[in-house]
Amino acid sequence: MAVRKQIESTARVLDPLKQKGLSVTGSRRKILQLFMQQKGALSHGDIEKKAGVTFDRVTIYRTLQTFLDKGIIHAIPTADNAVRYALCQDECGPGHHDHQHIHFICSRCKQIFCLDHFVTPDLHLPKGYQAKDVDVLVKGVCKECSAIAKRA
Amino acid sequence: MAVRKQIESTARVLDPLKQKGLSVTGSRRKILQLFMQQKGALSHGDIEKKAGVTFDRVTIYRTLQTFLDKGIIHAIPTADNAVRYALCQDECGPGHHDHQHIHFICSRCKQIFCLDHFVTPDLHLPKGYQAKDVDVLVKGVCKECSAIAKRA
DNA sequence: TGATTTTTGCAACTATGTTGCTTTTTTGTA
DNA sequence: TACAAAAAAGCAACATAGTTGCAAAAATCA
Ligand SMILES: [Mn+2]
Ligand SMILES: [Mn+2]
Ligand SMILES: [Zn+2]
Ligand SMILES: [Zn+2]
Repeated sequence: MAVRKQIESTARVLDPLKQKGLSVTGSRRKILQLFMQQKGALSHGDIEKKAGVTFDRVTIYRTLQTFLDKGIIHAIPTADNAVRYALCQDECGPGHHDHQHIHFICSRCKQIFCLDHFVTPDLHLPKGYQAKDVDVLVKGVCKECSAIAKRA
Repeated sequence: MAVRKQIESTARVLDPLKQKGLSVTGSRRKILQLFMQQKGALSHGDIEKKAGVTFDRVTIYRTLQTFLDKGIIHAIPTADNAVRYALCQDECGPGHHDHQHIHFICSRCKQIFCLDHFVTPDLHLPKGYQAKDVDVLVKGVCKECSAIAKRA
């Protein structure tokens, strides 16, 4: 049972790589795993810390770029000069990202979460401006931190 | 007439500084002026280029931080590791920013604009999440670039 | 003007990101 | 399974970005 579970879990990590036509390597497996284990989004720095000294910094940069290109992860804009990345849930593919979910930034724990809540704000742009893509960033207090605050 | 205009323009640059209780210095005047002359938002790097070798890099960092603190400029999140800054139009002050406008990122000219169009997306957050602030980033083609594309 | 406060510039440092090239690993095929 | 071709990783060297402490310079205010 435990073995079967482990096989499944391994497969779950390998699948996205093979599906996207990527060769399976140590760093790709490890980094993908980190994303899968993680509730929040990860910055390059986060990954470097979590992966330990296992991989060269350059490899992490290149892996993230590859994952972005292939539609395995998406970038989340921030105002702190540290772009975060998170797994794509939707049907993203090479050169094609389409997310309609909110990104929530907790001002207490500093984590960033993808919330699967669709939003299509009524955009009344000035004439001439053509919208292609909308990103909604919400800052506030996340579920866990709210609970902690309530208890205190 | 020309002189009067120049005095006015100088005053317009000085006003925000004095109003916020900041001492008036060369770098602050210059950087504030850059923002006022500019349609789009500016990154630290942009300012460094536009200001020439006039100021030390460190001074620019510190000036931007001061302007942020005092509510003279606001930071615009991006996915390219280069936060942009733009003047606050609203009544922002020390430790208090409140913007309700869209930020538009042109994928052609790469400029970022503050659009004075209010947006309050209907946020249906999961239970426990408390929203404090919302940032809407729209990616697309700006007015000028649309016009250029049409002509071609 | 001159003392006091604030800001700037500089140096030294850390962190972040990029590029070219060589070695190692992966993959597909014989 | 062994091998050749292709792809990725590691390394070095570099470029850019951001931080901190401190001394010199400038701004403010009396
Ligand atoms: Mn997301
Ligand atoms: Mn703005
Ligand atoms: Zn939190
Ligand atoms: Zn444009």
